[in-house]
Amino acid sequence: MQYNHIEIEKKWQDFWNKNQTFKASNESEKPKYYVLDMFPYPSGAGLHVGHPLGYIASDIYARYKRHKGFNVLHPQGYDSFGLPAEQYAIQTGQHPAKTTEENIKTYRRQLDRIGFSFDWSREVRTSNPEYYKWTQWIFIQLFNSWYNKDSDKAEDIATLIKIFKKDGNATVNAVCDENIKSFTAEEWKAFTKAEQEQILLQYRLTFLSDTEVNWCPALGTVLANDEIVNGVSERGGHPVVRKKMTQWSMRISAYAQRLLDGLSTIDWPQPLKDSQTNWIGKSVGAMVSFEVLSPALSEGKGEKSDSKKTLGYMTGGNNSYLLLEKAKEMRANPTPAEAILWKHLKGKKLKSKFRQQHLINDFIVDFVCLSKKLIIEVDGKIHDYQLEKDEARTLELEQKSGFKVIRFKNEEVIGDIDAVLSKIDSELSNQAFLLSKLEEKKGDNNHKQANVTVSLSSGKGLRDRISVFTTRPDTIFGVSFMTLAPEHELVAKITTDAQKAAVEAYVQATAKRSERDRMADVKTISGVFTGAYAIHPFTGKQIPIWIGDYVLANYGTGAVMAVPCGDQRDYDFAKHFDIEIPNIFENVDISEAAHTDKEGTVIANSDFLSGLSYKKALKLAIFELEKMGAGYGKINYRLRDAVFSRQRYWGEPFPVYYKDGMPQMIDAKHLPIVLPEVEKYLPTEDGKPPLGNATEWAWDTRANKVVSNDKLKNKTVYPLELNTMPGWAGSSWYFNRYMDSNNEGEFASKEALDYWKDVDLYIGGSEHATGHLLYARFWQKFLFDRGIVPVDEFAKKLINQGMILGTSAFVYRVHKIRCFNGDKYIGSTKRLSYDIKKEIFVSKDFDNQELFKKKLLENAPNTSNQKIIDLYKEVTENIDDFKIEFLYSKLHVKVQYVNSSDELNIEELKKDKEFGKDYIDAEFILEDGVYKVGREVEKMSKSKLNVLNPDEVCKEYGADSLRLFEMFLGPLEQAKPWKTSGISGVSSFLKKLWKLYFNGEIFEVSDAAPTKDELKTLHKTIKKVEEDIENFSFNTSVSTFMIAVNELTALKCNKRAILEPLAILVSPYAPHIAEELWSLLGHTKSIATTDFPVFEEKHLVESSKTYPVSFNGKMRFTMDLSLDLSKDEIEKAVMAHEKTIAQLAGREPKKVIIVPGKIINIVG
RNA sequence: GCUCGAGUGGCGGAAUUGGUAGACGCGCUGGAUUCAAAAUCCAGUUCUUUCGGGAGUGUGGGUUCGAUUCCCACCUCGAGUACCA
Repeated sequence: MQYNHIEIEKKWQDFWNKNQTFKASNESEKPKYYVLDMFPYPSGAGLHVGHPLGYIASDIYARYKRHKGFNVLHPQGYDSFGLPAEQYAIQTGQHPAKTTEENIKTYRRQLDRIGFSFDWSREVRTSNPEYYKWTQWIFIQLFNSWYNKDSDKAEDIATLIKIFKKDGNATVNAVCDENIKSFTAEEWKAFTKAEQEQILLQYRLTFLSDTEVNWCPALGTVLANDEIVNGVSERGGHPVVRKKMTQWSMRISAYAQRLLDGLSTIDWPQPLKDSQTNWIGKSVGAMVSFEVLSPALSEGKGEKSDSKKTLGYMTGGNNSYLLLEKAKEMRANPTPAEAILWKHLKGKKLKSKFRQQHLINDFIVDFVCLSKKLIIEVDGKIHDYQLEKDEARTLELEQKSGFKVIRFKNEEVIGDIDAVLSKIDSELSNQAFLLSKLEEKKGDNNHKQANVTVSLSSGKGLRDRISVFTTRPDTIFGVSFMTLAPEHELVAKITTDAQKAAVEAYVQATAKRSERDRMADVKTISGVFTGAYAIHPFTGKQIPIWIGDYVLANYGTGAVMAVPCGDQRDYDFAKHFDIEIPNIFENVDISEAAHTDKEGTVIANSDFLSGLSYKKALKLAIFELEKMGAGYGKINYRLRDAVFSRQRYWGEPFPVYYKDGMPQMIDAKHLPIVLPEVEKYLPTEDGKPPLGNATEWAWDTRANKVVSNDKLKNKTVYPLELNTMPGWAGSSWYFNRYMDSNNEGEFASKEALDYWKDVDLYIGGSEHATGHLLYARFWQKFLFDRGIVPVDEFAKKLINQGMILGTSAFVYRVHKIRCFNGDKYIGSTKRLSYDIKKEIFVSKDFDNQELFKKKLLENAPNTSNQKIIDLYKEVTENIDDFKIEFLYSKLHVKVQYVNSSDELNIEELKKDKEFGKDYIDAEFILEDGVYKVGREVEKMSKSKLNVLNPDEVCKEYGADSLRLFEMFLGPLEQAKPWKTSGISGVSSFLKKLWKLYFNGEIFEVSDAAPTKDELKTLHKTIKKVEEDIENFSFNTSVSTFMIAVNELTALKCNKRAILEPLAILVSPYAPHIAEELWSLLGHTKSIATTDFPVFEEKHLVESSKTYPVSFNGKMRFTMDLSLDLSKDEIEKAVMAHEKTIAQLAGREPKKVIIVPGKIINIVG
C-alpha cells in the first residue's frame, strides 16, 4: 500500500476533531503541563511557512508530554483587535469584526491542516465581548488600586482613603504623581468629592494625565514607544510627533524593581532578559540640587527687601567673561569721586543695596541698585573703550533693560555729596513706584514687559534650584558646567537678557527638529550659554549653566551636572565650547578623552573625597550631600508609565464615563461595555477619536446601560470615554483565561487558576521582548498582588523561535547591451525596456562572452527590437572581434516557479495571474537549455515574492513532511533560510518509515523476537530523541529518526517489538502517519496518550570498541579492541600494530595516553 | 557607540563533561532500473596529493597528551538598543 499523505492526514484530523482528543481537563490525577504559543494576530494574508515554526515546536513538546503522562493544556486563540483590520475598515467601510472573522477562518483552516494538537474548546479572541469583558474588569481593578511602597504591593484604593481620613497623606509611601500637595486628615475631609477624586487619581495604578505622547497624524493615534521604530510608526512608517494629550496611563513604573527582580526567577532567553533590563533602565545614583545665582522672573518682583545676600546679581551678558575681569580691576582702582560715592552707597544708607562696577548685559556700570533698577554713572574718568557708546548705552540700558540711568560729574560728587545723595534717593522712590506699576501690568501676561526685566528683577528670598540626577556623585568636584535640556522649565527663567536671543533661537530650533533628526544626528555638538550660574554645593564655585540638546527633557530631571573629565559627552561639549575640564582622577590622562571607567579609579582634587576609590567616594558623597541637604541617594528608572489610550475604533472600550469631568468606573456587574457601531472609522471632524462618531454612546447611571447620546441632557446620563485600549491590553492576561476560558461569571475560577498556575513553556518571537512580555508581566504581578492569580510570573520557560527566511529568486532583465571592439566602446542599445515590447531576460550565469555573442547572433535576426538588429548588423558586418556587455536589473520572481535546481518554469510564470502579463512577450536567453535564476536569502515577505503558503506544502508533501522539515532546518532559536528543495529528504524518510511496516502492498509485522542490533537501534533512538526533546533540539532528533529508519531498513526489520515503539517515538513529530501505523498495528485508541517507550541501557552495552588511534592528537587509524582489556593490554596491542610501527618510524613514543572506551593517543 | 549572539564543505547544519570534525539532509557526479521520464535503489562527494600521505572548524596567540569546544587579542557578520546623565 502506498503512503498517501492526503488521505491519512485528512482522516486523522477529522478523528481528532470528532473525538476531542486534545481537550484538556481541569481535573486530573496527572501532573499538569501548560504549553502556549504567543497567539497570532489574524492578518488578511494568512499564514506563510515561517509562521508555524514555533507552533510545530510547541506541538511536538505538548504531544511528547502527553506520552510522558502529563495532563497537557495546549490552547490557541487570536489577538484579534488591531490596526490592520481598522485600516482596512477605513479604506473599504467593512466592519473590522467582519474582516477579522474571515481572517480567523483562514487561519483556523491553515492551522488545522498542519495537525496541531490544540484544545480548541478553549479558544479566545480578544475582540469578543465575552473576553474583553474581563479586560475591562482588570482595568477597573487597576483603577481601584494604588501601590503601597511599604508593603511593596498594589492594594485596594480603600486602604489609601482610610489612611487619608486618619492621617492625611504625610505618612503615605506610595508610587504616585510628582508634586503632590500634602494635606492633613481634616483637610482631606474638607475637600469636595471632586477634589478628593482628583487627588486619588494621582495615586491610582491607572490614571488620567496630560502626557506628552507620540502622536501619529497619519494613523490618527497615539503610539507607545515600542510601536515606534527609528522615529516613525512601526506599522506603515508614518512620521510621529510629540503632542500633549489627556490620556489613561498605567503606573508600570511602580513595578520597575519587581519586574527586574523577577527576571532572575524565570527561564527566559538571556537576550530577552537583557532587553527588558535595558528597557527598565535602572541606575543607582543621587539627586543633587544646585542653587541658581540668576534672579528669577516669576518671584520676588516688587519686593522691598533686597537685603538678602543671596541676590541674583549676575546680570552680565555675552561678553561677561572678559568684562568681569575688567570690572574687578576697576573696582580695585576707583577714581576719587567713585570712592566717595561708594562710601555713602555701600552701607545701605539709602535703604537700597548698590553694587559698584557691575556688569549689566555687555556694559559695566559704575553703580547700580538692582532692585530699583537705577544706574548711577559718574563721568570724568574716561572709559576709553566705551566712551563713544555712552549715548547708545544709555538708550540700551533704559529702553531695553528697563533701567533708569542718572549721571553725575566728578565735581558734583566731590563738591556736594549730600545733593547727589538726595537726588539718588528721590530717583529711587520714583523707580519703586514705576516698578510696582510695571508689576501690575505684568499680571496681564505682557510677555514683552516680562522679557525686559528678566535678568534684572530684584532679589527674593528663595533661589531657583536645578535638580540633577547623577550616577556618579563621586565626581561632583569635577563639575565645571551644567546643561539643561532646551525644554527645561527653568531655561526661560534664568536666561540673562543678553543671552535671551541666542537661547530662544536655540530652543526653537530644537523644538522644530523632529525626534528622528535629533536621534540621527548624534555627532553634532550644539548648545548655548544661558548667562546664568549655579553654585557648587561643596566648593561654592560658580558654574555656568548651558542648554544643549544632548540632554533629554524626559529623562531624569532634564538637567545634568556636567563632569567633562568623567563623561564623554560632557567632555566633547566642554572641548567644543572651550569650558574648563578639571581632572579629578589620580594618575589619569584626560587630554584626549574622558575617563569613564569606574573600577580601579581613585578620586583626586576633590576635598574630602580625594584618595578614595569610586565605590567609597560614591557613598561618602551621598552621605555628605544628605547631611547638608543638597541631595540624596536615588534610584532612577528609564521605564516610563505606559500610555493606555488609543484614538482608535477597533479596540476594547473603557468601562468609563465622565461626571463633571471626573472619570467614573462602571460597575463590574454591567460589563461588558460593548463597542458601539459607528458609520465611519475615522476620527470625527473636531478631532475626537472614532468613537465620537457613535450615536449610542452615553451611560445611563439609572438604567445602567449604554444609551443614545440624545439623552445626555438628562441628569443621570453621562458621556462615555471615547478612547479605546491599546493592542497589548487583551494580550496581557490571555494565558490566564485559557485556564477557564468559558467561565462567564469569573475571570477564571480559583480552582482552575490554582491547578494550572502558570505557563510551563511559552514559545514566540523575540519581537515581543519589551512590549507584550513586559506588560503581561506587569499585569500578572498586579493580579498577584490583588490575590487574583496564584503566581507573580506567568511563564516559567520561554523560547524565542528564530525567523524562517525566504530564498528569493531573481531574473535578470537586460536593459542595455553594450558592444566593444576590443576595448573600444562602439555603441549600445538604449534603454531596451522602453524601446521595445519584448523584454529580454538572461539566465543567471550567462556571462560567457562567446555564448553571449552566439546568442546575440542567433537571436538578433529573430527579435523585433530594431536597436538590437541595427547593432547586430553593425557588429557582424563591420567588426571582426567584438565584445558584448549586458547591463541588467534584478527582478524578484515568484519562488513557486523555480525548481530545486534553480531552474525557472517559464511557461508557468507566463500563466501567473498577477505577473504573467509582464513576461508573456518576453524573450528568455537560456543557458544549457534552461533559465537559471539568482537566489538570495531575505526576510520572507509578500513584496519579495518569496512567500510560501503552508497549504501548498501540505498538499504536495503532507503536513507531517512540513512539520519534520521545519524542525530539520536547524536549531529552533536560530534564523534559517527556507529552501523547498530540501523537503524531499524528509518526505522520502516518511516513505521509508512507512515501508518498514509493509511487505510490498501488504501491511506485515512479525511477532518474532527482535535481534540485538534491532534493539540497539531502537534504544539508541529512544535515548537520543528523549534528550533532544527535553533540550528543545528538534532538528537533531529528525536526523536520529532518519538514521534509525536507515538502519532498520538495512536490517530488514519488521518486528512489532521494534516498530510499535518507533511509531510512538515519531508521533510527536509526524502525528498523522504515526496514528495510521498505530491503528494498522491493531490499536483502536489514539496514539496520543500512549506511554513513551522506556530506554534500557542494557541494549547499548558493547563488548568491544573501535578505538581511534591518534598520534600527537591527530587520528591516524582505528582498531577494534575488547572493552575488557586493561590499559596495559591495550597499550601492548596498539604498540604491536603495524600502522603504529609505520607511524613511529623507529621513534620511541614519549607517552601513551589511554582512556579506556574512548581514545588512544601516542605522543612522540 | 553600547549590549548580546554567531563564524565549520557548494548549501541547511551535526559533533555529550575537551577525546575519530563534517553525522543527517539538500545539491552535485557516476551507475542500476525504464522505450523514456518521474519515482526508487547503489556508489562517490572538505581541500590537496607524487595516492604513502598532508592540511583543515573566521585570524593570531595560549592552556593541554589532545581544542570546533577552554582562555586572551583581533577581524567579519547578524540581532537588539541608543545622546539614559
